[in-house]
Amino acid sequence: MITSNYNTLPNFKKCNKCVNCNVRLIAFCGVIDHQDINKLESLSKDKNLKRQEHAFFQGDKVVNYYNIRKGSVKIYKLSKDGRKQIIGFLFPGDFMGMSHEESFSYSAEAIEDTVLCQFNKVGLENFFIKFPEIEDKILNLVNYELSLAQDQIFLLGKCSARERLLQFFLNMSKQRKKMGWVSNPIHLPMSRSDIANFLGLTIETISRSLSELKSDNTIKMVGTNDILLNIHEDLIS
Amino acid sequence: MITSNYNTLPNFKKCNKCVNCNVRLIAFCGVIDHQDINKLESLSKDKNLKRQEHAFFQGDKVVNYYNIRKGSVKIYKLSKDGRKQIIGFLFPGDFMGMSHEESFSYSAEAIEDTVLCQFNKVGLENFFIKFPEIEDKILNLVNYELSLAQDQIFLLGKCSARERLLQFFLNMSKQRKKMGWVSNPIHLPMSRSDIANFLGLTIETISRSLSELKSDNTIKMVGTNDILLNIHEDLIS
DNA sequence: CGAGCCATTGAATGCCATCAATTTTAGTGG
DNA sequence: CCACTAAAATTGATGGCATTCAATGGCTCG
Repeated sequence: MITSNYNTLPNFKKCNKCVNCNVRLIAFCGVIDHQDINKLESLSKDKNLKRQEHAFFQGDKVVNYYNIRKGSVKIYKLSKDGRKQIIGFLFPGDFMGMSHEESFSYSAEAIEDTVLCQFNKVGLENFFIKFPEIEDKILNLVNYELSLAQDQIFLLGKCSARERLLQFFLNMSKQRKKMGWVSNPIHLPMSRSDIANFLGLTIETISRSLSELKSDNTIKMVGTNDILLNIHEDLIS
Repeated sequence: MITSNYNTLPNFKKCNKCVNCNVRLIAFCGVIDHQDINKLESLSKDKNLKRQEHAFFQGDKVVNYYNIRKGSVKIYKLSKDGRKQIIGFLFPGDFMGMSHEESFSYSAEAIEDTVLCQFNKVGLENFFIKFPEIEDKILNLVNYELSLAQDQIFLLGKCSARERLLQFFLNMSKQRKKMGWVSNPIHLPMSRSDIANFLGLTIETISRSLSELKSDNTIKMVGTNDILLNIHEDLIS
């Protein structure tokens, strides 16, 4: 198999990994231009996660920040009595690991094989002094995460099962478009169980709502995890 | 009535308003020390809101940021079909008005008489250059808001009506303690209707859950809006 | 004191959860 | 490539919690 993927080249890391990184277009590191990106790159370390492996756990002390370069991650909270709630899915370009306090208030688990850029927290924060535009960008990204969380609050507080599922598909489509991927049809990297948990429903209800959306032709399925949205483009974007 | 409240003194604004501000202890402006605070103060303008008046509306262009100095604000989202969801309550010391895009994704309405410090967005952002610690603090505050939103997602996704209400009281108590106020009993500045909406429930369910909490002595009520929590201190803080 | 609003309580309905059974998919080894 | 197995998804039947609809009670303010 012939590949130009830098992951297969052991010494590529010293050879402008970031310069050729397509995720940089949307990630925080995109605010650094080509002549300075190598300085940031020297702070970064690759971290590979297989499916179900964690980047960190709720309660861990925050020592690193992460950029997702490839794959998908779910973040979730556990209560003392063992209840679990997925509070978000993260994709390439997303920044992960900030907290308002010393330790994480949620866990981060890969839902498929995933590659992260790992930055030492203090190291990156010291970098803010020379390149304040990084902090500006991260502030903007955190505000975006907040906005997504607020949308989710609306969804959980005011939407029916069917609406939640459809909105979830529309959000996924929007996310794909943001990454420059095909936004319809979309591939879902997460299980029914994860979707159900995220939407505050059960897998049975997801299955039923899915059948409903299929039967009235709102969506069409190819395989188990690929969904074609039969909806006006304005709603998709 | 004799009062030393600076709001009653017309020329106090030019006389170290911020220096004596008790909210500063928890607000972003607390990172600026006494000899520099007057520079920030010159950027600030008071804005008074009566109950039900708005600081801004969903869709408005973002031109100002706000610090809440006194009172309480609810922030809420409206969907196209008219459904409303309160996504948070804000209190003295809270920073308000940032957005990841040009315009607001939610509205902000005073639920009691409220005083805001209004900062021009661009003016304050230019201030970041001289005082980067302000941006650090604001980033921390936004991360805190995100964390609260994630807690709310858990609450809406996994908690029963009774649990939601009790958790709401505990959160209010925690908020009071953060402000240095009495954390038990607590006074609720918002209506049953607002509580119900925020918790993804109806007023009838709030009323029923409230009666339940009263009858098993988990809480005790003084008047309609003051609540005494009969719960171990560890859970309150 | 009466009007109007808000909160409370009761009864019936409905949506989603739960429990259970079946079907489909995915992963493994022959 | 197919058979086999385990896991995941779907479908059906039933039940429970919160909603909805309706009526009463209580507080505030003119």
